[in-house]
Amino acid sequence: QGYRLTAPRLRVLESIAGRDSNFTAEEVCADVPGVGRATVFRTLKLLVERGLLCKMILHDGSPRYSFPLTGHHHHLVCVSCGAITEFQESEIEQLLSQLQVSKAGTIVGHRIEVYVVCPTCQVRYGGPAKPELPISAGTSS
Amino acid sequence: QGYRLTAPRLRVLESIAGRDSNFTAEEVCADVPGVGRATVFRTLKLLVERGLLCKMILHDGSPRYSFPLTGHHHHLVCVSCGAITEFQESEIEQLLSQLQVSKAGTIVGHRIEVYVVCPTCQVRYGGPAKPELPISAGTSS
DNA sequence: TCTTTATTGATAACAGGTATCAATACATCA
DNA sequence: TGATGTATTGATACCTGTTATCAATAAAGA
Repeated sequence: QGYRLTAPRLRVLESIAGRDSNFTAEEVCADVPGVGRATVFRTLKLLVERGLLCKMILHDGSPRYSFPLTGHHHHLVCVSCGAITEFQESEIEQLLSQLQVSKAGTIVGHRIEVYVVCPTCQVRYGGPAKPELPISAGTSS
Repeated sequence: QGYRLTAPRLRVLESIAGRDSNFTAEEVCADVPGVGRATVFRTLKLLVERGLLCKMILHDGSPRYSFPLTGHHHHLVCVSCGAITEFQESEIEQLLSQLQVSKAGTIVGHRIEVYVVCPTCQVRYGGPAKPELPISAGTSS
């Protein structure tokens, strides 16, 4: 398909294959000495473009990679431990598509991330989470 | 409230007051010569934290600022001209809150951005937009 | 006015990522 | 198998957006 299966790409694939969800590009770089930084980023980008890898954005704006377990989905990201789980909510997609009918224009994509304190972390810190500062301080998502 | 109303902050406020939605921090920096870069970023951050300014993320990951016109809302961003409009969809919030009841944990925030080709741009390019490449190529948002 | 403390700006650093470009190596074709 | 074209590599430099540092400054209350 115009793509070549090269040694550096295999190294990157090996590195990320055994990972939990939620890893950074830097972590991959550190794990494949001898493979150039640019090549790591190029490979990750390629995988994301082909749908073989997810790139999501944490609440603070920093990027993380994870493997998609299901088809089209969104992410629940624990702001405490970083654990990522997926969810699907077809109704959300339907609601969004209704926007299209009105004045929005043609929807070409969307980004939905939900930030949570996961059950494990709730237990760890005792009782339901009460963030010191409302993490969603602003008026927009 | 522990905050001081300083000349540099006023300069930044003046600069962004007359802006359309969708401006960058760099644009503000360029518009307030004499005010340090760090101060511009600090001021923008302060405004975002206080809910007086929105920071959103474009489809390519780059950040943009805009003024919130309404209360809690989400953004429709035109991938062609960059125009930003707001929308509110209380049903989406409700759906998300239902996740909380199940296994997700406690929701502490979320991020929703919808990328569109706005009506104006559709007209400009003739007919409904048909992105060359599916912009949402991956399996996640 | 004095004093405290937030704030500034210059600088350097950082994270995450991309452009450049000569050198290399894959995969196909003969 | 071997030549060839082109995708890919890695080193480097650069970029955007942003934060840490820290001495110097300036609000704002006493």
